[in-house]
Amino acid sequence: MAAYNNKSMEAEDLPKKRKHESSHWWEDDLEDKSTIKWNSLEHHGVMFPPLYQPHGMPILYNGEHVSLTPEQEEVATMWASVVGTEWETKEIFRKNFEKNWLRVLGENHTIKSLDGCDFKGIQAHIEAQRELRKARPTEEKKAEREIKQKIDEEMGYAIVDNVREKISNIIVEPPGLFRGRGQHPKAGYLKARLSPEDITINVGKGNKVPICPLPGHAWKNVTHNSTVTWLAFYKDPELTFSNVKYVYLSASSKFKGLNDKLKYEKARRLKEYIEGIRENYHGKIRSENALDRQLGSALYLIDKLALRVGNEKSEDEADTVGCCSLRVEHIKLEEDYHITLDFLGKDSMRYFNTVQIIPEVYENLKGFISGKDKENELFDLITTTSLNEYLKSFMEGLSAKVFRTYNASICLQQQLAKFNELDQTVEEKVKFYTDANREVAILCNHQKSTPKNFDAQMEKLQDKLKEKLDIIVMLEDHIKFLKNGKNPVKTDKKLPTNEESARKALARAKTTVKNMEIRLKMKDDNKTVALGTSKINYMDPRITVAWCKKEEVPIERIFPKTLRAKFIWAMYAEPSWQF
DNA sequence: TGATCTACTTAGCATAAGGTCC
DNA sequence: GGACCTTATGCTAAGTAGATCA
Repeated sequence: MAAYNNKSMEAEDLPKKRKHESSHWWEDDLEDKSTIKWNSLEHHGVMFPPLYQPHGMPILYNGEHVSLTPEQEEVATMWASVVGTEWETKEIFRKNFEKNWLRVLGENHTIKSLDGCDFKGIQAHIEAQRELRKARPTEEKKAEREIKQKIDEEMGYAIVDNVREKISNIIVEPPGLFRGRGQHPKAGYLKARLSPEDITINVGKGNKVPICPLPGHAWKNVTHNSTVTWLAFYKDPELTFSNVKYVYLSASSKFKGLNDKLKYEKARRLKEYIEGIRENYHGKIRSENALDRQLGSALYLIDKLALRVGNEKSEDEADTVGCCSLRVEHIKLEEDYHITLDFLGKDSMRYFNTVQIIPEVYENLKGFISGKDKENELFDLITTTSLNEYLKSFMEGLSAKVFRTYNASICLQQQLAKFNELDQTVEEKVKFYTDANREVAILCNHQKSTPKNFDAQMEKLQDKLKEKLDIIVMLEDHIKFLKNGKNPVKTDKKLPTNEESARKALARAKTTVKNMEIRLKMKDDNKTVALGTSKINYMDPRITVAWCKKEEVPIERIFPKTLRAKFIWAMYAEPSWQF
């Protein structure tokens, strides 16, 4: 029945070095809620990107050569690398960069504005370097890869309670330009070069403190905090608005895997409460109390449309919203109890959806809008905290984001349950899964920009398909000839000389065409939908594993290597497993 | 009670790696 | 073995949510 067995999956997926060391943590009791995350923690700290190597290429200002100090040149090179991209013409990015650039140049510098600067010399240098890199001999590439692997082998692992675990990011972020998304007010600011003095290291009390890799420097701080899972953290000393950056173990580690499993278990627990919760918030929707009506209506939208909760944001961030921070300008009441939501959500991705809602919520929304200006909050009486508090009254640990996990997983399971046709090829089954995955991605509004050359690629595939279809017609004619001794098909292609091989060739061609058509359709359907996000974060992997076992689809067709490692705990799900 | 801090998850894009075709 | 295309991975920004502070 199962397309693969648990034993072989395990051997294949466990990172080599963990084979003897890792415990099957997922078989243990997960309900250990102790705040102590580990007893011993040892690692090699973080690495720093290589120092800047000056290239000496000058820039022009109003047509005149200007030589730069290495520090100035480094910043100029950062800008040269965005010339020609969308960043170059983005107003905020340009303005902020100019401010930072003039600061680096210092007072009384010849250069007074970004507009007069010509970076073509540096651009040409970058391009030449790129070409040179591309043209490296195979040997050199191989040697480089081996060095990288060796460093990774030495530095890229931590020992947590005697288990060797992969670290996700051991090199701290290099200096560069802050690429804030959407209309981020600080996009274009200079990210500083970090030094050990910016880094706080977390290791076990009795464990070795990592050696600082830069001579003459020292870590900012060394702590022994076993209530957290981070190995190090830092904050850009220049970018006051930037977040703290943490160094964590990789997705395949126990820390991450355990949390992931608990997340899905929590979402499964919601199943038992969902009916009561829905009943309750429908009651609130009809309440006399305005605050209750807002609470009920907001939760209705979160549940129905899988919206994010929408925390407050600071002035220093892009103006994006979620459910609780929706403003009057983001919603339009349409005919027949339809509403149109149009707003920028996380990552400034547009949420644009017209949907029919229940009359009670429609009337409520009408009431919330009435008398307000367009920039006023739609749900002005509630906060994300009060909404989450309301949710906690039903179930311990319940918060708004659990609804997204729950609804995504339920959606996948329901879609996959529709699979009932026999004798489908693996290709068709994969397409079926992808279609189910797409339903979830659309629900969660996971988008991606259309890949470059998309149209050209589609055209190419269509040409290939047409070519194959022509071959099918030709083979069919050829088979008739072989059968009846009529005129042979005129072609420069080699055709089989007997009927049996011709029939086989025809069958092969038909399969190829079928697969090509499937791939073409999938490519087009998924043009602007990001399928990965829901696969990685929202859909309980056990639903996928169970379905793959049941329908005999190799798991590698759905989960690539890294996902199989991340979801190792889910690989044991039986074909009959239900979310 | 609201603001801020902390720790973690979720997100899309760029690019490296890998595969395919000629 | 190189060009081209696809897929996987790395990078880092941007969320959520609980804790702590003023």
